[in-house]
Amino acid sequence: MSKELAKQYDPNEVEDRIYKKWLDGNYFHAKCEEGKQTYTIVIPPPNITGQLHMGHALDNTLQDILIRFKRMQGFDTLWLPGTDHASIATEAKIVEAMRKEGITKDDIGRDGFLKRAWEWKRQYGGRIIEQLKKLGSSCDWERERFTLDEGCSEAVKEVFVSLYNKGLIYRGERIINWCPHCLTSISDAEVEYEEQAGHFWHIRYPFTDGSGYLELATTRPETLLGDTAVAVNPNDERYKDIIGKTLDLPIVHRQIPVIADEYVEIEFGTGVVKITPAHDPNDFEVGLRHNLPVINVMTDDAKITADYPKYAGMDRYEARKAIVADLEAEGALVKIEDYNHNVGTCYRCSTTVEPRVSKQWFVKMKPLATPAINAVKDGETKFVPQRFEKVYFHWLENIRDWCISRQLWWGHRIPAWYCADCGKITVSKTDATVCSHCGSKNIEQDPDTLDTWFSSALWPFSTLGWPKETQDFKHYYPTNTLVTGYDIIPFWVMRMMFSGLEQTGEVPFNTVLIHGLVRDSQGRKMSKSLGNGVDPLEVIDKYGADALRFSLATGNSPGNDMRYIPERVESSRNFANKLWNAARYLLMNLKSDQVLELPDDLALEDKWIISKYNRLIKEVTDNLDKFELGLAVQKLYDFIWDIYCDWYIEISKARLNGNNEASANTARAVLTFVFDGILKLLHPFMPFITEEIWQSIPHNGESIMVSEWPKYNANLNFESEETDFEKIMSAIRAIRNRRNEMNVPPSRKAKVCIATTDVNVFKNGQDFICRLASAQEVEVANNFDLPDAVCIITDSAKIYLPLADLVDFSAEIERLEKELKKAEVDKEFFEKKLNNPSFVAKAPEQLVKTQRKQLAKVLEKIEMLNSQISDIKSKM
RNA sequence: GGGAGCAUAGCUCAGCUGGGAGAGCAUCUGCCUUACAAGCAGAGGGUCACAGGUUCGAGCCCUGUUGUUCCCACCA
Repeated sequence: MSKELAKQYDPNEVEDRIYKKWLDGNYFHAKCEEGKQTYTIVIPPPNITGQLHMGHALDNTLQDILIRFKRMQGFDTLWLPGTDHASIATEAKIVEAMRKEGITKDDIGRDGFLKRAWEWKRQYGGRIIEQLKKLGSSCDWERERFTLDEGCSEAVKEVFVSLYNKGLIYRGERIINWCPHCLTSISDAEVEYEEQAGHFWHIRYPFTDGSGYLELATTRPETLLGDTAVAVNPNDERYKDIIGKTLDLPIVHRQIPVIADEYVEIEFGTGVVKITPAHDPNDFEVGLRHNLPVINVMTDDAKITADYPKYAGMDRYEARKAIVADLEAEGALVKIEDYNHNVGTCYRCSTTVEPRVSKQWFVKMKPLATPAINAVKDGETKFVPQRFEKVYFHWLENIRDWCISRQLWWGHRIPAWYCADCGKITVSKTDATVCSHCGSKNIEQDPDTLDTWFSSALWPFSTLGWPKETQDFKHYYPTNTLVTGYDIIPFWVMRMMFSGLEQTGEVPFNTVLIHGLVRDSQGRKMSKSLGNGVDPLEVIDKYGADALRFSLATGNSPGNDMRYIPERVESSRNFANKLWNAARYLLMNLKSDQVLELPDDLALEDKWIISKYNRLIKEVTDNLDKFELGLAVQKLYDFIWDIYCDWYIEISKARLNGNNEASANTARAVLTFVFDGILKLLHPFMPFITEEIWQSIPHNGESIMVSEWPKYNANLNFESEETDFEKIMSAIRAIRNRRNEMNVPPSRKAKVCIATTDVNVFKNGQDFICRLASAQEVEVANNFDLPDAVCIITDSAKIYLPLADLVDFSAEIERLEKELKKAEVDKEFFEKKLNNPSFVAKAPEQLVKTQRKQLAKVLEKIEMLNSQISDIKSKM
C-alpha cells in the first residue's frame, strides 16, 4: 500500500517478475487432492518445430482463462502441457538442415538420424513452451509431456498391440495417398484438395481385331502405362457389343480387356474410362471387382520405373509430355481440352499426392467410429458451439480405414516383426527377439513409424500415466474441456474420441470448445507465403500479454473466425492502463489500516455500486460456465470503466475530500471491496496486471490466482437504491448534456433547481450533482415556480438551469419543438401497443405495466414541453 | 453435387431464453476537472442483405432469394 505506482502501466517491467512469482509459489501444480472436484484440460500439444503464432495465442488464452477461473473457484485444477513430435514436419526440417550440410538420411543411417533428431528436439523443442509462458499460461509444468517420451510410447505400443489382437489393426496392400516429396504415405485427412487448371486428353485405343477404335479421355495420360483395362457402363447401349473385346494399349501395346462396371457414368465424357488400378483409388476398386492386374509405373519420388525404358527416370510431368507427344506421333491423340479438376495435395508440403498401391498398416475404423458417434449423440461429449457436431458426425459416418504407417524414422516405430522363415508377423509390446509363431530368431522389425496422430489420439490419457493405473489417471480422467480450432476436428478430436472410448471405456472429455482462425486485418489466413503473420511475441513486447489476451477474448464468439486488428490491442492496452490508474487513485486514498470488509453504514451510492457489482459476479460466472468468454469480458470492461471509474470513483472524491471522516471511511471500504472483486473477476483474462495491482492493495492470501472467486450474495442486492441512484445519474447526464448544448464553459457554475417527487433522493445527491454537473448549488423541492430559464425533463425530475443570459429564445424553441416531436412519436409507439387488446392480453403483465408507466411519463413530458414553449413565446 | 458459417454504424465486431438496436476504433464539439490526454464530458451516425411467414411483438424463430467464406465429395 505504501508502494508508489508509476503513472503508466509498464507490462514489460511486470510480467516476467509476476510469472516467476507464480512458479516459485508452485500455484500451477495440481495437487491431486482426494475428495476435491477436478477440472482438467490437456493442451493441444504444439509441434516441436513450431513457433508461437496467433492461433496458439488464442487457443491457449482461452484455456488459461478457463483454468484460472476454475482454479479460483476451488477446483483441483490441472492444465497439462506438452509437445508433439510431429513426425513429418520435424523429419522434413531435419532432412532439410542435413541437405544444406550435404548429408542424406542414408549417409548416417537410422540410428545416426534419430540421434540428430533428438538433439534437434533438445535444442528447439522447448522454444514454444517458453513462448507459452510469455502468454501467462498457468500450465502444470511439472507434468509436461512429449508424445515420444517413454510414457506416451508405452501407451502407443499398448494400443497398437491391443487393437491388433482385436483385429482392428491389420496390414494390407491397398491404394493409399503417397507424397512423393515427403516420401511417405499419408492418411485421407492429410490430403487437401485444390482445384487446378488441367487438360482433358482424348485418346483412341484400337481394338485388337481391327474393328476400329474406342475413344476415351483422361487428365493423366502418363498413367496409361499402367492401364490394365478399359471400362464402360453395362447399361450403356452404345457399348453393349464391345464388352469383353480386347484393345491394344497405345505406346505400350499391351492387350487389355473392355470390362463393364457401374462406376462408369454414361453421361460423362465418352462414357469410356481407362482403368489404372495402381494409380487411382476408384480404378483400384474396379480392379478388385474384376481381378485386374495392378501395375505400378512409378517410383517413390513419382518417376517412371525402369520397366518403361523410354520414360524411365522422367518425373510424372515430363513423362506426361513425352507420352502425349508419342500418342500424337502414333495418331492415337484425338484432341486436347482445357479442364479444371480437383487435385489432392499433401497438407504438409503441398506436393500433388500420387495414389499408389502399397503394403501399409491400417486401423479398421467402422467398429471404432460407432461408439464415438453415439457418445456425442447421447450428449456424453458436447461441442460448443453445437453445430460442429455435424462436422464430427460427417467424418465418422463416412470414414475409411486409417492408414497409420509412415515411411519415416522420426516417430513411434511399429511394434511388428517379420519372420524370414515362416513369413508370419509377431506383434509385441516388448522388443521381440524370436518369432512368436515358429520361434525363429530370423526376424526383423518393420522399419516404418506410426502416423503422428496415432500418439496424439491417446494424449488425454497417455499423459496421465495410462496404461498404468496411476493416481493422476484415476483422479483427472476423463478430462473436462478440450479447446481447439475447428480445422483439427477430423485429425485429432475424432481420433481422441474413439481412442478414449476404446481404451478407457470413457469419453476423453465432456466438452469440446471450438474456436475459429485468427486472420489478418483483411480477413486473409495468416501464412508464411503471404508474409502477413503477426507474431504474438512482438505484440506482447509492445502492448503486454494482458492486452493481447484481452483482445483475443473480446468480441470473439465460439467457432467464428476473427481478425487481428492492431487498434483493438491498443484499446485493450488502454483498458489495462485505466485499471492501473484506478489502482493509483485507490492507493493514494487508502489508510494504512484499511480492511476489505464492508461497513454497515452504507450510503446510497455505495449500495448502488455494490448491488451492481453483485450482479456482475453472477453474470460473469454464468457466462464463463457457458463458455461465453467474450460476453463475460465485455461486461467486465463496461463495469470497470463506466461504473467503477467514471461514476463511483468520481463520486467518491467528494466524500474523500470532505470533512465527514466516517463517510470517507465507508467510501474507502467500498472502493477497496469492489476493486478487490473486479480484480479477481478480471484475473483470468488479464492475469499479470491484476496480480501486480492486487499485491499492492489490501488483500487476503498470497496470490490473486489462488484467491477465492467472488460469490454472488443475495444480501447485497439493493434494487431500490439502485433505481434511486440512477435517478440522480440521469439528472447529472441531463444537466451535462444541456450545458454542452448551450456551450456553457465548465468554469461557469450554475445554480440548479430540481422539482421532483423524490425529494429525499435528490437531496441525497446534491453533492454529486455539484461535483459532476458543474453546479454551484442545488435546490430540491416538490415544486418550483417556473423560472425564466432553461428547463430539462428526466424520468423523475424537472430541472431548471438559471442560465437565462445564455438562452437564445428562437433556438430554444426550435430545440423544444424537436424534443416535442420525438415525444409524440414515443407517445404513438406506446399508445399503439397499449390500445392493442391482444398485446394487453398476451404480453407478460410486467411488460404491460412498465409500458403504461412509460406512456404516462411521455404524456407528462409532452405537457411540460408545451407549457415551456408557450412560456418562452410569451417572453419574446 | 452435399453441408455449414457469415451478411448489424464509415471500419472491426458483440447482441445470452423473441419485448423500443450496442461496444471499440474513426468523425465532430468542449475540457490538461489532482487516478488516468493511453484521459474526461457530450454529439452525430443503422429500413439489422432481400422477400415472404409464425407471433400481440422478429436483428433473433421458419421458408425462399442474393452475395460471401469455409468444409466435404472418386465424374475419369
